[in-house]
Amino acid sequence: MDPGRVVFDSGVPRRACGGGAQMLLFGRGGSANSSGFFRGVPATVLGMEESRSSSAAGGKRPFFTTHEELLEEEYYDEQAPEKKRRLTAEQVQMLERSFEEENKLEPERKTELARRLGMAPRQVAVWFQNRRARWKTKQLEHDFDRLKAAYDALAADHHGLLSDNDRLRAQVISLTEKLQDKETSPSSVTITTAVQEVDQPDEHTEAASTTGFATVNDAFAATPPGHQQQQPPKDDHLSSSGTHDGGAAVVVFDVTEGANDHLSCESAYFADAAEAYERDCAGHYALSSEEEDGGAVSDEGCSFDLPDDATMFGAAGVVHHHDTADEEAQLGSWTAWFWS
DNA sequence: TTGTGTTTTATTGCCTCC
DNA sequence: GGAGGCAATAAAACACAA
Repeated sequence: MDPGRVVFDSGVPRRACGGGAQMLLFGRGGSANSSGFFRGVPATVLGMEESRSSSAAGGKRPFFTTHEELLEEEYYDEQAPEKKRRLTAEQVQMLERSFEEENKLEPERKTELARRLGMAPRQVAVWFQNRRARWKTKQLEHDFDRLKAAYDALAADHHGLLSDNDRLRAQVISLTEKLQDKETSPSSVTITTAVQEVDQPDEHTEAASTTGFATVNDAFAATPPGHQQQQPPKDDHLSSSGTHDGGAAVVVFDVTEGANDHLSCESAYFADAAEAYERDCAGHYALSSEEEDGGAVSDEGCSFDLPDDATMFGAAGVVHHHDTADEEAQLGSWTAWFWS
């Protein structure tokens, strides 16, 4: 129990009445006498006007009143238990202004504020203590709101990425199925495809993230079992492709038969994270034949520009066969996935 | 008027710093 | 060991709906 604190049977702390004047009892060794705030309070104490008027009206009373009123309240001391009184609006206003300047209270500032407001220094300190607690609570609420907004945005973004991933997976599956259908149909040309799982980038594709088109090699290296392994693009294909920005992907077809035939890549199908669209790549492809070597293999290339913002994309094309009579037939399709 | 929830003022106990 | 800060809490004051 603090010295100077009087607790009646009810356990409610009461005002100590020694001296007759209003006396509040403070803990931590600070008796009302030692604080001395209610003796010699300046006539300019804030809230006096309100105190008088409200007291006269029998309404709210501010905590501090004039010395005379304090003396008058001897009557209350004998008749009524202590009432906790609120600070006046002016006192709170000045305390708020002081808090805005600095939320910690040096002893000199505390004394000066107490003098100007007609409050006990201890009371000023308590007010600052409580004010800091309220500020901290508000700050926590603000931080919570901010973090929650950030979390919600991230969650929405994550959901969008999952949707994109699902969509791209479906495209891979669809294109793969189309490819397999084509492969099972009779053809004089075998189109080897390269398909990589979208959600399982291997170390090659990871390493390719900075170079972009090295993934073409990886894509072809990932030729499914049972397919003829394709040769990676020629060096100059890769080197001329350069970096992703403004570059072009190169897809090389492996033609096992019909070397005399002309092949054309009718279109390339792009699907990056944001959109899927077709792009005509006619005019970009370059055909070459190694028929003279007597071999049945020739490297055929089809190049196409990449979307500037593509980070992962798929490309698919249809290969046409042109015979000498200019009869055209669709021979197959190809797909490839790249990361850049 | 009354019940109830919120805010404000003040106390208590513990901790840290000098 | 004293001063001061903080968290937890008490209790009065206040706001407001029924």
